[in-house]
This record gives sequence, structure tokens and C-alpha cells, in this order.
Amino acid sequence: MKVSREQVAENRQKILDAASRLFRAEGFDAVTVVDVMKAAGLTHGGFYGYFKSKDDLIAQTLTYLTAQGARADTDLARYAASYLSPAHRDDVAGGCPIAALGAETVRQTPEARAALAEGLRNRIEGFAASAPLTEAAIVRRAAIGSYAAMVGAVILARLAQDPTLADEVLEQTHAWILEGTKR
Amino acid sequence: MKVSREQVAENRQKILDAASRLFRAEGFDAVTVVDVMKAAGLTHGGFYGYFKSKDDLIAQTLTYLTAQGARADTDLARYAASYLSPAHRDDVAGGCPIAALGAETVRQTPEARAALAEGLRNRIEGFAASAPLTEAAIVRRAAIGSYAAMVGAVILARLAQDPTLADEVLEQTHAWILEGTKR
DNA sequence: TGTACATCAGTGAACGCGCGTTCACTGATGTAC
DNA sequence: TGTACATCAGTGAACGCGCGTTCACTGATGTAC
Repeated sequence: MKVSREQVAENRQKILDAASRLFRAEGFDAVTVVDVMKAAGLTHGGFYGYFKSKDDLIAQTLTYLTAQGARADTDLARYAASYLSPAHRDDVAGGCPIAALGAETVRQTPEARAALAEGLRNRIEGFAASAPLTEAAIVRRAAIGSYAAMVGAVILARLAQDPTLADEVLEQTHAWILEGTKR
Repeated sequence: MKVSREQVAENRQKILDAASRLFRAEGFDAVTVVDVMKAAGLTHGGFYGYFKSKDDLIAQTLTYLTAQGARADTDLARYAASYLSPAHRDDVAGGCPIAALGAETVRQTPEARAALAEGLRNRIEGFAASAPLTEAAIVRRAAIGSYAAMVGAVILARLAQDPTLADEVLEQTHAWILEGTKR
């Protein structure tokens, strides 16, 4: 049955929210259109009223996640502290989309890649812009180096099955970044 | 038809080599058993004479890749130079399995995870062991922080569609690591 | 404001397809004599 | 060393299943009068 215009907007939101969590938790291929619609409280047939295809959903979900991420803290030290926390490591479904999906997004459509790539660019520029006044080249180097270390560390910490090693990767990378940005 | 024992060993090698490249290039889900066997020059029916299942192939391929990786250079500076090269960034199929598959391996079987996790542990210990004589804690921090930055940088560089940004991520991370390990 | 009807969001059965896996068969290998 | 035969690696058709996608239908919405 037809639903109101507000309901349509709300349902679109619900589909994107469900897809955001499911894709990060299980990857693009393992999540089906049926899974996403069920998680959004709808049946699968209605999906194509909202999105052209599953690939379209992937691209729009990454755009949605990037837009959300653009509102994050741009202070590098504070960002690193929360990024390199055990809470973030353990929350794949709600965590950084680049750490969860960056590697496999390289094989998705150009639209999907473009969405995440914009998130990457925003993050680096945000860090560089909010840094204390130093030489621009040094600030940019710290922004890129630190961000690469954060993304890598979360991936490594999630991979390590030994909890001691997983914690150590986060802590040591955090300390390493703090030392590096004080140079 | 039956083939010789040497041929069997050679075919197993070919299957693992084909799987190693295909999985890194396209991900676990996108590569089919038919793809792997075709790339190895065989038909798909014979697959189950070599492996119990596709999951078994995934786990054994990661073990195979980790064993190969164990023979790599343990000098951090030399390793970083080649890891952070455009050649490595552009060679997903032949490159570091952790950068290509680390994030999605978290969702695979415990056997698959264990194989890559061992590669991670070996790498960190190799870097730490081959470092010049300094305080052990500092060496370990540099090993972990640098490795996290390398893995993250290659993933970010592959994601960035803008070639200038992709090159910059590699170069800046490389410089950042060199500065950090000279402390 | 109230009524009549066109619109269209959501439903669920159905589709074609490609996947992982199985299996009867083939014929070269390698062993027993 | 040569021969006879059991073994078994590889083949390709076939399977059941779940995927992305389509579509006829339903009934609440929202517009026209």
C-alpha cells in the first residue's frame, strides 16, 4: 500500500542506515538486498523504488557515510584517541568505513570509489587545517602519516586474534603518532 | 585421467598460485572455484581432490602467502621503501595480502584469520629483531607504528582516484616513517 | 469541508543465473607378478 | 624387463540453492471538484 511522503523519506533513511551497518560488518558481497530491506523493516520488492540497483545502494551508502564523517572532530590528537580505542576496534558495524571497507571499495564501481575517496581527502584536509600554526608541508605530512597509521592500526588490531597484540597495536600506534606530531 | 605424483604436486602449487593472485585482486567472494581452477589450467571438478571446500582453499592460500612473506626482508627502512612504492600500490594481485585482504579476512573462518594474524606477528617481530640496538620498547613501538602506517598508506593510496594524492600518501607516509625511526 | 478517484509505495511470488558441490565416468599411472 | 590390472587425478554434466531483479497486485494517500 502507498505510504505518506514523510514515511518515504524515513524509509529511505532506514534503508541507508541498515546498509551502512551491514556493509561495514559483513562486506558488500555478503550482504544481500533482502538482508538490508529486512533490517530496515521492509520487504525486498520495494527496494527498486529507492535504488536503481545494489551497486547504486553501495555508492549511495558510501556517500551517506562520508557525509556523516565530514561532521567529525578535526583535531588530530582527539580524533586519534577515539579512533585508536578498543571501542572503535570492536565496533566494525559503526566504525570508520575506510578501515572496514576501504580495501574492497577499490574493486567497486567508480561512483563507490569516488565517495570514499572524498572522505579520505576531507579527513586529511581537516586535520591539516586545524593543526597549530607550523610550516604547511610539515602539518600535511603529519596529517597523512598519522591517518595512514590509524587506518592501518585498526585493521591490524581487528585481524590479530590475540587480544594482547590487538591492544598493543592500538596503544603503540597511538603513542607513535603522538610522538610524531610533537616533532 | 590419472596424472603422475609430481604433476599432482605441481597442480596443487598452480591452484594456490592462481588463488593467491585472484583473491588479492578481486576479494574472496568475487573469485569462484571455477575461476581459480581455470586460471590453474584445470577444470572445476577436480578441485575437491585438493581442497575440502572453498573456505579450506581460502585458509590454505593465506597460509601459503604468509609462508612466502616470512622470507621477506626484515630491515624496516628497506621494507618500507619497497612497500610504499607506486609499484607495490599498483600491484594488488602480487602485493601484501594484509593490505589487500586484511579487512575482509576478519569475517572469514578462524583458520583463515589465524593464517594472516601469524603473518602480522612475524612481520612485527622481524622488524623489531633486526633493528639497531636500542631500548626494546622503543624498537617495538617503531616496528608497530611504522607497519600500521605502511598498511594504511597502501590502502589509502589505492583508494584515492587522484594520482597526485595517491603518490603523496605514499611519499609523505614514507618520509613520516623515516623521521619517526630516527628518533 | 466532504467525496470520488487517480496515484503510487509496498508486497510477495516468480524469473534467470551463477554459485559451491557432487558424481559417474575416463584413461594414464604405477604396482604386482 | 614386460605385461595385466587396480588405482585414482581429472573431466564435465548435473544438483540444489540463494542471489539480484521484475512484475501484477493491493490499498492508503493525496488531489480535483
